[in-house]
Amino acid sequence: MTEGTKSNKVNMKTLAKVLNVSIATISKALRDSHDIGDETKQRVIETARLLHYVPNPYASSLRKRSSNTIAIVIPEIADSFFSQAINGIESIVDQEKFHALIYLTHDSYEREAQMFNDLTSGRVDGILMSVASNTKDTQHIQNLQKAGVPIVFFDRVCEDIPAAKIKTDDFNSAYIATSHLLNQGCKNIALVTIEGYPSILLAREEGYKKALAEQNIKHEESNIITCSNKYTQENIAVLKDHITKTKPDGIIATVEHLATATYLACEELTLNIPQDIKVVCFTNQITAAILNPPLTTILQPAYEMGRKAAELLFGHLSGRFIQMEKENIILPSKLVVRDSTRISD
Amino acid sequence: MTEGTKSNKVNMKTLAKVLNVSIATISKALRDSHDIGDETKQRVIETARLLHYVPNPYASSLRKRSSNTIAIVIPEIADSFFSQAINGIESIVDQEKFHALIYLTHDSYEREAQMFNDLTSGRVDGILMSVASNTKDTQHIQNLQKAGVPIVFFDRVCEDIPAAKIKTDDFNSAYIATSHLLNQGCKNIALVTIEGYPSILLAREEGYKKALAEQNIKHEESNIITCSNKYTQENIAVLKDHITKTKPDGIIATVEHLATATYLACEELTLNIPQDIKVVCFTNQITAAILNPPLTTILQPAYEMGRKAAELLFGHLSGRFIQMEKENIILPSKLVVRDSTRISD
DNA sequence: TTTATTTGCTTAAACGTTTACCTAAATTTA
DNA sequence: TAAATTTAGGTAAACGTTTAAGCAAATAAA
Repeated sequence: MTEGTKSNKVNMKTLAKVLNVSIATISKALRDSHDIGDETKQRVIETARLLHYVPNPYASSLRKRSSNTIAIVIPEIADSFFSQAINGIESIVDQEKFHALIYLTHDSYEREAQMFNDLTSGRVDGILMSVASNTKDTQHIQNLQKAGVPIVFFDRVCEDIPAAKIKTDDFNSAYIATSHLLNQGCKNIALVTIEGYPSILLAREEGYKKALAEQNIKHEESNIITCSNKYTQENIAVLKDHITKTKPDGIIATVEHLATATYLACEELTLNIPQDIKVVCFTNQITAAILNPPLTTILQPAYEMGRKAAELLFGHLSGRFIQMEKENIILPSKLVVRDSTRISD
Repeated sequence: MTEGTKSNKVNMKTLAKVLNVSIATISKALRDSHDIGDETKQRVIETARLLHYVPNPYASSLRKRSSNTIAIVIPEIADSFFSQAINGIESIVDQEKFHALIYLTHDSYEREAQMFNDLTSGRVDGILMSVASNTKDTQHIQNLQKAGVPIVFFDRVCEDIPAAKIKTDDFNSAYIATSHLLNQGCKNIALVTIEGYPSILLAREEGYKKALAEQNIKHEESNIITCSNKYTQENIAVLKDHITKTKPDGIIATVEHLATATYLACEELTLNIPQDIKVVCFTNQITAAILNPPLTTILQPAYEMGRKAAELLFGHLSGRFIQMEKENIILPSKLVVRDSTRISD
């Protein structure tokens, strides 16, 4: 609607008429082609500036069969990790003068598959993604790859797909977190994870088990608490129930949105952190330091992961990194110790 | 690069050839035109499905002169308010089968103006935006409006531009927050704001002043603390300096990212919240309830604001809401009282 | 029955770029 | 000086849709 004054749009035709040259000359001059003389180039550029010419991206994309646009496909956005990762991605997208379409799967395979179907249109030149936690069938992703759209996974990667991957050392950081709890005196550590079990959570679980095994603590399957991947009150109930039954003295929350649930569950059970129970969480929440008590976290290099993923993608788009599937980059997370795992005196 | 197997792309031409009809028939059948018989329509739809036909958005956008894409222009993304607002926007964008391009101004006027220049290309059919805090000259926005691109402001609106606006009741909620602090016994309340002074912060300041005036407390200009709009350590120093000098017994932080700085400043000065100083912050941080102490907040209806803004925009795009500039919607924020403003016994 | 209308489809132009190919003049090379 | 090459542009097709205009056959109205 309101088409209004769209008629006076200045395009290459306008410029060509004004300068009395062909449209081809305009196009070539603006792309700095060797076909065009310096003087003509200057006149074209100057006139374009004067008339506020802005190229039509859709005509350009149609003709060039490339869009200068990428897709960011992530489970959710109200999550510090993904927000920070987007910042990293955006820093490169901006630099490359590309554009970024945002797609939220809400951690649903169905939505993810549907989005990928849309993306077979050639809408984007590449994709940066973190897969939904319940994505088992990866046909939609492979189809797009076959169609020639490069995909870079970050954080929640698909291990079985040959593509560039940016991960953090999930196994190792869970191992470190668990060892830390053990060293702080915990004997009975629960691992809070979410349904759907993406591969990174499996890695975290393995790291947790390794640390237990090393200190000769038998792993009980009942110590794995499975919550919903949604931010919901129900998780608090699940946690309270589990904590009441298995009485852990340490908890590792493997995903960000379970930090609040864990704290609230402990509070409602009048358990004191860290005296009664010690807590560490995989989170990039900026408020971790001012929580009650300050939360020991596994801090992931979210910004850097986003940046690196984008760098790889653009490297590939510009001809470097021919063998994308060989790129498997692991950026280290770090344990930031705070009061929630302090030994009480 | 890697053009690869893009050759076997199926387009309308392919379908036309397979079905032995014209391209126009394909196009019209897929758009459910009355021109085409039911039987033919079914055959077209069936074949399109079978051959996995996906329309080329760029050809379509070029021809239709509309893109089914909107732009979300916001200062930053690692901010709970904007993250939640994007969720709200996305819920509508998804429903309307549109696409959303994300643009982060990093709260810089220069970047914002540059982005708007790009958007004069017709890349998007509409814009949802929160202006950068240092945007004084709004020529770039007006230019785009003149070019026929509808803009809906949310949260950080441009008061002087005739456009749809979704706000929260900044004046009133600051008034309520201030009154709350006064009722809790504060006598000397500082207002923490940021440089650049967007209009919503002015409104918050006015609400603050009104509450003071009502209780006959003289407003001191020195009680306004101006921080940077960046997330930086420096803000903590500024706060500490100010708190040391003016010794406030209450603080209102007007923007989300100052909550952490405020808490840390108090901690470093070994001031007890709420005993020595009470704190309330405009924030949607989900962790507010588990901070030390739990933070009293002005909770903004971020998701709803995003949703409403998108609804208005799509209403306009589909012909409703002809007079967008008349739309000025105010959604209420609410004061969520927690321990950071509790009267100590 | 004749005329008007509807139905179902086709033709072809248009959207605004980009680019392969052509051409004429200017310059260089032999 | 003649031939080859370079320079500086122009012509026109192509990208994949959408849609105005047209048209023949079928149906309805007179």
